[in-house]
Amino acid sequence: MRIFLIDGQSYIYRAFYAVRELSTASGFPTNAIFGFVNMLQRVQDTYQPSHLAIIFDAPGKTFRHERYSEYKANRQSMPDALRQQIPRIKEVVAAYRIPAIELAGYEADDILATLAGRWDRDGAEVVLVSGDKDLMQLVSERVTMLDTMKNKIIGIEEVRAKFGVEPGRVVEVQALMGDSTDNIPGIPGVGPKTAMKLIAEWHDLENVLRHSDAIKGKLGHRIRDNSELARLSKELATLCREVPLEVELDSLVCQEPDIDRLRELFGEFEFRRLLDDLDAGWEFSLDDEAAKTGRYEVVRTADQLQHVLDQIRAAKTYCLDTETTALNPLDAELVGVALSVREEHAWYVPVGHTAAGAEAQLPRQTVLAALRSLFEDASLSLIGQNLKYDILVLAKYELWPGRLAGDTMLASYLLDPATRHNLNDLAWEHLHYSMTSYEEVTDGAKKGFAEVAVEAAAGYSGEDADITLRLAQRLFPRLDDEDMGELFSEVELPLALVLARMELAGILVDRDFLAGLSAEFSQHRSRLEHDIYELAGEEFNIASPQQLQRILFDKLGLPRGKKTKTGSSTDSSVLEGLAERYPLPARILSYRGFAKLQSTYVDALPKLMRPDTGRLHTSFNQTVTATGRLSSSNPNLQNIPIRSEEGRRIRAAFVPTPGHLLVSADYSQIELRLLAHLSRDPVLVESFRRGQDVHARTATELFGTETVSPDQRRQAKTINFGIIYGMGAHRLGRSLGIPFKTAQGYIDQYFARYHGIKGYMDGVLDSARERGYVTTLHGRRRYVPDLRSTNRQVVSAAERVAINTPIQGTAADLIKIAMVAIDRRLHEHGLATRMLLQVHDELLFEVPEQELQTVTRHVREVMEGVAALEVPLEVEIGQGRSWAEAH
DNA sequence: TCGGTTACGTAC
DNA sequence: GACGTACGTAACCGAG
Repeated sequence: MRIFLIDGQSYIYRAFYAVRELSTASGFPTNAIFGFVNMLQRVQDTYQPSHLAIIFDAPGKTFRHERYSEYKANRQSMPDALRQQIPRIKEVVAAYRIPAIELAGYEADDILATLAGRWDRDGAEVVLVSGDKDLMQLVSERVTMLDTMKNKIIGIEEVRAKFGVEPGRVVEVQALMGDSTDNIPGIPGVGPKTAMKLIAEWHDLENVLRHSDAIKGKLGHRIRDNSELARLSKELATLCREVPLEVELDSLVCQEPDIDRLRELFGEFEFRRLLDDLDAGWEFSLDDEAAKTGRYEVVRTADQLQHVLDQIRAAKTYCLDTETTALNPLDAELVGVALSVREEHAWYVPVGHTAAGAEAQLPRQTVLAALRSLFEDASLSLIGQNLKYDILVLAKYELWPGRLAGDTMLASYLLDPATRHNLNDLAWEHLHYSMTSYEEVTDGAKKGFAEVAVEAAAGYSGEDADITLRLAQRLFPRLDDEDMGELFSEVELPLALVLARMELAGILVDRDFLAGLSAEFSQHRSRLEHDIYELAGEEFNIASPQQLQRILFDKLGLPRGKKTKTGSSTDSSVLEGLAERYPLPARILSYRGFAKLQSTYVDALPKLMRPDTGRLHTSFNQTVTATGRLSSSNPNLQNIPIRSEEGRRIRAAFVPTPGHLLVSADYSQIELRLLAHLSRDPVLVESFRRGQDVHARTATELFGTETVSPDQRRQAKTINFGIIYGMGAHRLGRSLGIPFKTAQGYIDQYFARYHGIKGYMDGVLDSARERGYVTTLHGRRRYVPDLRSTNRQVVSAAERVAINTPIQGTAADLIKIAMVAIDRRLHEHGLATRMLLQVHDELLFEVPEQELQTVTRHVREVMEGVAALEVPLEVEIGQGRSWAEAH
């Protein structure tokens, strides 16, 4: 018998904060209710408990408050939006016919402690459903905790990992360390680390206090001074196990819920999906969550492996998933491979396990050879989830896949870029299937995957391959239905391979050069630091906006600028304004500049270099941005400085392999050209066709003058870019330093002269409102639900998104197409040139010196010819001994 | 201690 | 609040 006791109090809060804002049409908040119901469903579906109760706090003070008036005094009062939902949550609980237990004067925790202790002694298994670490003291052989939000089960081992002692002595540790969330004081200056060490050494609080003379220094002093505080803390932290409460176990037996009442409540809360589930009879049945019916076989012999190969060759399309030792594919060693060709079935081939069942693994070479035979067979094609990862892992063993059939992560991204694309979410979203978590298999991620028993690994990995295959069968057809089949097969999918190659190549960085830069920047900083402290009249942390505010506005009385959520802003626009009249802000700006460059680039980049090759390997993320752009991380090589003089010097550290040059090719004005194409605006189109200086032309149109001053051109340029982002007059005025009225005049004049643009934008907005999404030239979609918001501000923001996305997204489409084509051409011509980086409108190549001419020609040809538009595409190409030179 | 949030700043 | 898309760092902070 397993008794589930849900810590209702903790879930009310967690549900409230975990679920985004949600309310009924009439404005009643429902997010906590929704989160609570979902938790309840999850517990019911996953564990089908026979006995269940929910415990709540009773309103009012408890015995702890009487003992210590400061108890929980630091807590903010409950937000109104949450308070309103609590009675409704209790109504839902009643409708589920789950007993709700509370008792005046006691917290939910004490009731949980009492009941858990009682039934534990009776020999029952008790599961405390809660994320509250204060309950960890209750864990025992038969009492465990379940954190549904993290999908984590906490037993004695987990408690020991967290507190360093078995559950029975958790309160001894808490007595010393205190708990800021409950305002339990503990001993000042003693944190968890010290507390654990003391209890490990002295066993319990009283013994620590008895031997405090033996504890040296400040720590001993503090303990002696605060012994009563520690005793009080222990008392507060100790849960009361003798709450005077009679609960018959029989009353906890699960009953059928009151479906009619639930339907009423869900209807009132406008929980449409939950209503559907009710009507479909999903309540309390495993149907809500797809049953785990997959069968996964371990492949241990050559004969079995041969059978797998035969089956794959017969099926033509197969799904693959690799298991490895590391998250970063460049560090990862292969541990096993799962393969699947039909739903609910997969094979798992272990190769690098060290745990139980590892005795009978096929030799790695045999398995790799088998994979190679699949990859080299042109009649077979591959399906996966995030194939770039598997490709990078296998590249280490000199395996490179032949044909790709599809990638479920990319498919999901194209279908709706705003959703999450990891396998767990996709499985739940599209199959109602709850994936086995990585933590479950690896013992809370404590084990590496190689240490997982082979049978367990097969279950986990086979599930990945099986579910990926099931998802593929559901998602891929939808791409064709929504006119993104070509974008998927001809652009995103082949691009994944190109990106894998780029990541594998990495870029060479001159470590010594960066070290020199670091030393130089340090000098600048310390000189500025000195000046700043002098001008401020004291030393403080310049990097802390909080402290800086205090100095600038409180102490020195400088005029405040715009506000942030928490106070006055100290960002560069504010400081620039102040710098005209005061000496300190300019120094701070300068200091910040150096600090930024040093911490984010100069000192950070070398840490990520491969020590053996001196190269830096970024990750290009293909499913992150809402518009279709790539992003880059670990490190981000798409935001290496170029605009400022000092910043640009960082680019000089990016160098070619000896005998090579770096070649940079970037699209000139691509977004404005696309605006011209998409809008067919006659003036803008003509301007580009004639090869005019478009910003100068815009100035002419706006200011009505034939000759254009540099300042007029600058203003026109700002407006041109602003238009693409949907900038308003206020912001334009601010960035040009002109009055709002004048700025509004410019914008009006702009749309009068470029009437095609106005018409285009109105058209985009109309269709977006009607269809609910906008598209790029190549059919990429982005849904813009906020256009239908009732909040004007939200709608305006959505309109800017709707305007900008087709332009930014089409630019992303074009350079992606070019990348695939260039990669193909380099291979066709047997060139040794490697593509290294993409920075939205720029491609960076490492080119053997003798290939310079050829490659420049090919790159230009492909990039400029990537699409036939109303206006020409122009590409600027440079080369040099560093990225700075190549630009 | 650790992970999430905020402020800031870099790129296109 | 008021200009779109990202990512990283330091400081700060705590019902997760």
